[in-house]
Amino acid sequence: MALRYAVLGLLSKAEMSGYDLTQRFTQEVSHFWNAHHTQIYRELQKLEDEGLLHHQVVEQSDRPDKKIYSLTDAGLEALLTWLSESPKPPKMKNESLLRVSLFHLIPPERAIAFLEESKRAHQEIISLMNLWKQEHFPDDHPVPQEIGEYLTIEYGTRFVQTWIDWCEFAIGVFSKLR
Amino acid sequence: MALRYAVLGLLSKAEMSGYDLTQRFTQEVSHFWNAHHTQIYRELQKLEDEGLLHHQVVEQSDRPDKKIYSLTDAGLEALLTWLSESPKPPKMKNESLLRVSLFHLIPPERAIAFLEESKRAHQEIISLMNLWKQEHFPDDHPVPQEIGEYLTIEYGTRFVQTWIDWCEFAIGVFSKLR
DNA sequence: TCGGTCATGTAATGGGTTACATGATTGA
DNA sequence: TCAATCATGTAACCCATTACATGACCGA
Repeated sequence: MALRYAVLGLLSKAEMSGYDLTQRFTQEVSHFWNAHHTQIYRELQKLEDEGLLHHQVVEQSDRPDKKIYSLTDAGLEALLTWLSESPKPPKMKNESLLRVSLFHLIPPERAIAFLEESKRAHQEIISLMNLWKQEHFPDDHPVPQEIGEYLTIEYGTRFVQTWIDWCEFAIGVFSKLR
Repeated sequence: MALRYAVLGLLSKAEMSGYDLTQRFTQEVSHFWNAHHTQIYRELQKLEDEGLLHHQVVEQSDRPDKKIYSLTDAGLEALLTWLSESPKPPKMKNESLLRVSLFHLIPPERAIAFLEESKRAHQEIISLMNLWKQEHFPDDHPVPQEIGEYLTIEYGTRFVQTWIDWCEFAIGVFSKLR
């Protein structure tokens, strides 16, 4: 039930097309949510059927026409109701940790190689996040309307840094075994 | 495709029933994977159809009979093949952060209440994790066969601590707005 | 001419959640 | 007597992924 609120939430900030939403999911909000375009188009239709959204077609000459979606009153109300619920315990699914839990089955060198590669990939991610941070919040201070972006990207960088630090720790542990 | 490897992985450590697996998913491995019992029974059947598992029925007098599953050679091979793959970028789904991204829509007091509640819940989780750590690794040093447990619980506590610290940071940011 | 971007979708399959179902034993 | 634990599952539904499909424009 959460994808619908991700969609309603993005549309509460600005009206946009399914294509635009897909871009957001793969870029700006990728540090806390993700969705495929196929899912998004389906969800938009369902939300419109339920009266939480409506759209208007924008004809374009040089590009394909597009459908711009925006919230209805019922849509905003549904979003606000959901926002007022209590926090739920998070459900973990971390495929890398699942593998690490089985690393007694492979030689230490292979475990270390896996961790080094994961660390490198996360270092690239954190560089991009820091660039984004500096562009959007150069004074490290949000205006009230952007407090959500500010806090979620802050968490994003802390999360990735925690992973990088732990990779180093884990590499150290495997190195002693070799 | 990852649930199957979670199941094969647990069964590589000890043969057990679907019920036992369910217990593991809600307890020992809950900091990196989760699954419902309905899913597990379906998956066990599928894996057995594919020849990666087999089971034997254990009759019990005072309790219901049970099916004890164990890996076949093909099952162990499939697990090892999967373990040798490269790390994939993680896919984030964090419902709490999704809400935080929209907290400009609600009053700061409500945002703070949400964060305080989430922080409290995570403090309880980390206490339990620390107890588990002290029981299993009193000297903070794993034997090679338990290196996976050692590293994943270490990550688990770091992850939860990062969340708690960030909650405090976010509460501070909202407090200045009030 | 070839790949990338813009823009929309359908269909099939697979993974996850919720509701329903059974039935014995054990402890409060 | 009532709830919890042990132990298994089916069915319906919902959510997520992958493959397939179309077609114009733009820059290398």
